[in-house]
Amino acid sequence: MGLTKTHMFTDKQNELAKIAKVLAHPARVAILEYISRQDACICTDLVDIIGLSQPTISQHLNEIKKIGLLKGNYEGKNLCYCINQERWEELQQTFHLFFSNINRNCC
Amino acid sequence: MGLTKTHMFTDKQNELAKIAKVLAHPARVAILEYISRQDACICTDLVDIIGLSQPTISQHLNEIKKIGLLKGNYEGKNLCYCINQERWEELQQTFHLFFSNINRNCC
DNA sequence: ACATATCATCGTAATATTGCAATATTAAAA
DNA sequence: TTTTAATATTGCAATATTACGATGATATGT
Repeated sequence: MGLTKTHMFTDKQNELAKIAKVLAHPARVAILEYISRQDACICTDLVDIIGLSQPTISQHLNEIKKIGLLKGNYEGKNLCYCINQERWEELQQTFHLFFSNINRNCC
Repeated sequence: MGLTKTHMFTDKQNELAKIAKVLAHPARVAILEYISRQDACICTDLVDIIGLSQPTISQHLNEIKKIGLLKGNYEGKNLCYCINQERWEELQQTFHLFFSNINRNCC
């Protein structure tokens, strides 16, 4: 087994889970925090800032890119990444909605 | 390897990642949605509602319990679960803060 | 006491994730 | 063109996650 049965759930449930999975690693949280607080695109080595190896950082960036949170392209030799703000706000709204729907419970 | 290097990150980053990891599976999202929308404690078999086996549901519930989102105890033979509302609002705030900190970027 | 229902735990198989060394690619600089 | 710097890809080892059958524990009902 070890295979998530996505077909058993709604698109929204799978979508939220997919986004959460990207946030489910402290390195990716750290990367997002760092990039989102910059005034400009980052064209620097996250490697030094985060402290993981270059291939590892590259892979984490790729995971973040997959859910559309990063915008950017090559600016000469270096990469130029920044947050895709529209997508960022979309995800913010997704989590907001998830957490908003709660009834008064007992216990 | 395969071992997350938690010591390299801040407590807040690790905490957010830990919470996100719980939300990173559609079954757990579905379970939380279901429980949070009930008027009362659930004393029923999530097994039928979600559609996974009883041991699997039990494990997922346990993951959710670990981050304090569930409150409940045995009520006779059956379990009585509901959302821990204080914790729920705490996590809501955690995500809200994470998504609120963003600067205007370029690109 | 015994059967039944409900939930937890154990063991195990399949798959996914994490991290890095080695290597490849890409584009500027010399 | 060759070198250099930055990022991506590949391959692999270690670990984690997902799922379920079998079994165990506990409480209710007969």
